[in-house]
Amino acid sequence: MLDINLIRKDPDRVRQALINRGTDPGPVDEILALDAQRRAIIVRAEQLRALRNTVSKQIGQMRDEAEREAKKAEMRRVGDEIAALEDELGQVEAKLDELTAGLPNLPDPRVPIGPDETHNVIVRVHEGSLPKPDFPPKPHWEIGEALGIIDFERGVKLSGSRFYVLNGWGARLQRGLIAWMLDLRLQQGYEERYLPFMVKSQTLFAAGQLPKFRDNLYHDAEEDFWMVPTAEVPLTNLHGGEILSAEELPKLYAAYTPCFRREKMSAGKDVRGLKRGHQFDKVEMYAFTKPEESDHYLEKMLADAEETLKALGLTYRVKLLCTGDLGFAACITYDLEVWAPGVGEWLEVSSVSNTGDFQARRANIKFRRERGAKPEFVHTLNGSGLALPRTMIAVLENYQQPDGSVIVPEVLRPYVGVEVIRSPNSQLIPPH
RNA sequence: GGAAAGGUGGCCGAGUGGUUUAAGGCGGCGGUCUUGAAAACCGCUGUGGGGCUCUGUCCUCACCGUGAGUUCGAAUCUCACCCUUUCCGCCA
Repeated sequence: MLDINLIRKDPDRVRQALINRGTDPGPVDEILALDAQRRAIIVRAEQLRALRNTVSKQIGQMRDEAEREAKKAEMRRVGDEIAALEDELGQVEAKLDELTAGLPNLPDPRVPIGPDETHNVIVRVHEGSLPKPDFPPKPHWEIGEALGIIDFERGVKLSGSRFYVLNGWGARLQRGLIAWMLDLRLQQGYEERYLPFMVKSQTLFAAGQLPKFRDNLYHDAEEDFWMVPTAEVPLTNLHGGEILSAEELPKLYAAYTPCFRREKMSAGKDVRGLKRGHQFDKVEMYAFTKPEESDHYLEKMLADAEETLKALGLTYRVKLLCTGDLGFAACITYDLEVWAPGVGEWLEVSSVSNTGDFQARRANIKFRRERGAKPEFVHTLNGSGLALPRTMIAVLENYQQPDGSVIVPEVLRPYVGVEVIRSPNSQLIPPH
């Protein structure tokens, strides 16, 4: 949510930001008109309320019956007028809120201006430490099916397209990755949280998913429950409605959750393999910071995500998203893409964003610099660390051997319990 | 799912229609006293919106779980919903 004061004071800046994002700046004028209308109504209603308050007090002390009844009648009319104004105010505010809530965050000045992903800027490419394969690499679905660790057919049988079952070491590899990533986050200073995977509407609104992205979410038809599309949603609301003290900032969190997405926008895209499912696992990073420190933590979070890929020896690149590709709540976003030689693609495994005070406004998260100081909105940041299926793809495709087996990355061996995956269930001995 | 009790400021807790501008206490902050501290005493104490002779120890409105309603006037009365606790049932 943008600050209404900012829209009032500098509408041109907001209009330009919307144009840069490739969205219609039209609502800005409508918002300004409604805002003026809103304040005019408030002034009138408040005057009437003040009048009623004082007269009502007098009525309580009046002796003269006739005079009392006359005042009551008068206040009844004032009350009707107030009710009419409140009604009008309600309509104006509803429309105003709807329009304001629909405005995306303002891009940071560092964000390159461009209409779509072709204008994203590659910040750097990191060469992984793995030796280059001297044989034609296979895509992960071939590797996984040949090893018997990914079962696409049974996934479809259970739930339809975009679902799969992981068998034996395949499941263990993913579980090992999750546990290892969480431990890595702990070392990097994040506190772990286990969160609800279903949340109510307000929680999604605060994170910026509702009302705009309703179509991409799963929800319960009878109750106000929505499946989380990312841990960012519950993490944003952990401190919703709270006023934090300056000393407890920054607050850094890491959480593992599954994520549920309809993928309507991507219908027909990436239907093969693990790349894009309706359900996927993710370890997420989240930060609540003072405004002046959010930039620093954006870089930290990016470095922490990169550390994951470095430790796995993988090749990746860092992209700075342009205005046209920027998410709704973000003012700046880095994407991390890992190289997967089997599919021959750079896969987005992480997205690290600073949302400034955009989510903090929606979720009403503030902090006090010192005792007695006026509460200010915090800044919030989120970053994947990392998305599991695509990390799995990268591991399978980068660690595949000519004989079809897959070497388990060294850092994961204590978590997975095996050095080489040759079949779903070989050497099924629990690690110690 | 059934029954009962309850939800008031940072916390505890009073308040069943009008000097309540939410009593009192605890905590916190400031001060007096003291060599210093404690105690005692005095003062202060939330959030949001709006206005202005526009940044002020200023004025005003709203906020007692949420939302509607009754009334000149609602923390207080009515209705619906949410949540908490306890008991019963069910269950990993």
